[in-house]
Amino acid sequence: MSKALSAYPQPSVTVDCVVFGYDGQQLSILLLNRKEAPFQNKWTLPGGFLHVNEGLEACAERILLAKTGLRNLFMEQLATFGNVDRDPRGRVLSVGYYTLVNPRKFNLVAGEAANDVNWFPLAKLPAMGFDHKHIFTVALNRLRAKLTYQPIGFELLEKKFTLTELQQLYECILQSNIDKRNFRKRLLESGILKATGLKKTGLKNRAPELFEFNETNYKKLSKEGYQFKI
Amino acid sequence: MSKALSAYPQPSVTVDCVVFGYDGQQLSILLLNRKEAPFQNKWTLPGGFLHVNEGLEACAERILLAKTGLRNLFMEQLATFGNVDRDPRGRVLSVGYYTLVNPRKFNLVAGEAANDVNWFPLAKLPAMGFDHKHIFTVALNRLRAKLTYQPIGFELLEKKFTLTELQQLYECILQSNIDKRNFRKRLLESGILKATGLKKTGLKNRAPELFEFNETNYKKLSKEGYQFKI
DNA sequence: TTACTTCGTGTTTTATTAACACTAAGTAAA
DNA sequence: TTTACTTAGTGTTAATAAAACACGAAGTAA
Repeated sequence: MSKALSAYPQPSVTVDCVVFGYDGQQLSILLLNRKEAPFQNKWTLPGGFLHVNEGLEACAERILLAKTGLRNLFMEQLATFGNVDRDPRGRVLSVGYYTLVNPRKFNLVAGEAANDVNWFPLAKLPAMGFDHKHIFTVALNRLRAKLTYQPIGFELLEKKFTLTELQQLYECILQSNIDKRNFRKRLLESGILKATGLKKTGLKNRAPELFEFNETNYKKLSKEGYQFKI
Repeated sequence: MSKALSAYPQPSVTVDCVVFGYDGQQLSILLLNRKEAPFQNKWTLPGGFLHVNEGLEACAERILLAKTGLRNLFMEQLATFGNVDRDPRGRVLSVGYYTLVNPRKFNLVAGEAANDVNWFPLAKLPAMGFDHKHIFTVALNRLRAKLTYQPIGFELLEKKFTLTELQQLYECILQSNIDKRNFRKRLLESGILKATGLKKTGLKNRAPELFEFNETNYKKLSKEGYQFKI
């Protein structure tokens, strides 16, 4: 243990991100088409090597900024994937993160290492390189588990949204039907929504009210241990 | 990205384990006293460098086998800790695991890199080297969160145990009182306990029944999505 | 004016969780 | 051997939370 760190053979470390997006209809993830081997022309999660003087979350932020142009995303560490043979180039660990974004808020950037970048609905995922399918599966399970006791989806919507839009998002992620009256009751009572007094117009029916996420109150309630069961 | 992996400066990777033990009275964790710098003579979590051809979980198992002589422990990945300055020797990531053991089932082994190894009750933890206090805190929160919706504590008890012993364990970990009748009712109805027909004797009062963990049934129910709320 | 579509709202029923106290069995001491 | 002591073991009721359910209101389009 007194030997220099570099005396030991060391694994490489990447950070890979599962970027969930929602367009109002379906849940998608962001994939890049690789320009170079291994897995040339295969789709993979956006990711990259960890710089030696860069924190893990900073690395995830750097990668997402490069691919999506977005900052200050909701982001959470998922797990670290370390099967010995997960990367044909050698020993490479992947620290997985997942994040939620609204695809209409930015333009995609393929970047230099990718032929292409695209959103793929969960029902139409292509084959993926490395163990990225597995990382995706873990991320989806985490997202669903988390959503059932914490409302974390506001990043996927516009700043102002209707309760119906929010409900549809939840139904989409959880793949289940939610009772409208119970849903509205719980959310309005919870105190994590802020009425704007505005209505969404331009629809071919009655104009619904617009709400905002009350982040201040949400954080306060979270600290107090309040449980946001959906 | 076509450069050899070794062309990039690489972080070192360690695996550190939070080993929870329970002696029937209190919850403790296992700490080693370091023989060498950094943090010489300080207490730290058992851990070690990841070998380049070794899986993460295999590494955790190797470390625990060396320190405790135990195999086939309950073990779960916690998170990866990657602050740039968490190790004074350079850039070192730590993949954290936590595990549950019964301290009466084995003898501690200090190993060559440690002056000493010992159990510390949670109420009397010493200062720790690196960011190990933080890793411990994350582990404890995870353990508590997990315990409220899954009974994972059987590894901490003898093979045959009484319901009172199980309840005391839960109260100890969660730091709260549980109603005896509700607790027994839920567990007996759940089907994850197996009556042995035996009684625990040698006590100075009525001999309580001994139960075993029905792992087969537990796994079956888990797969079906059954929720074991305590 | 009428038809159509989605919005917005309360009450009842059911299920789950929490609260609660006494008798039974065994041990130890008088 | 009787009595006191300690923990084991057991059901019912009350309170709370979750689920089920239908219709008038508001706006748009024809």
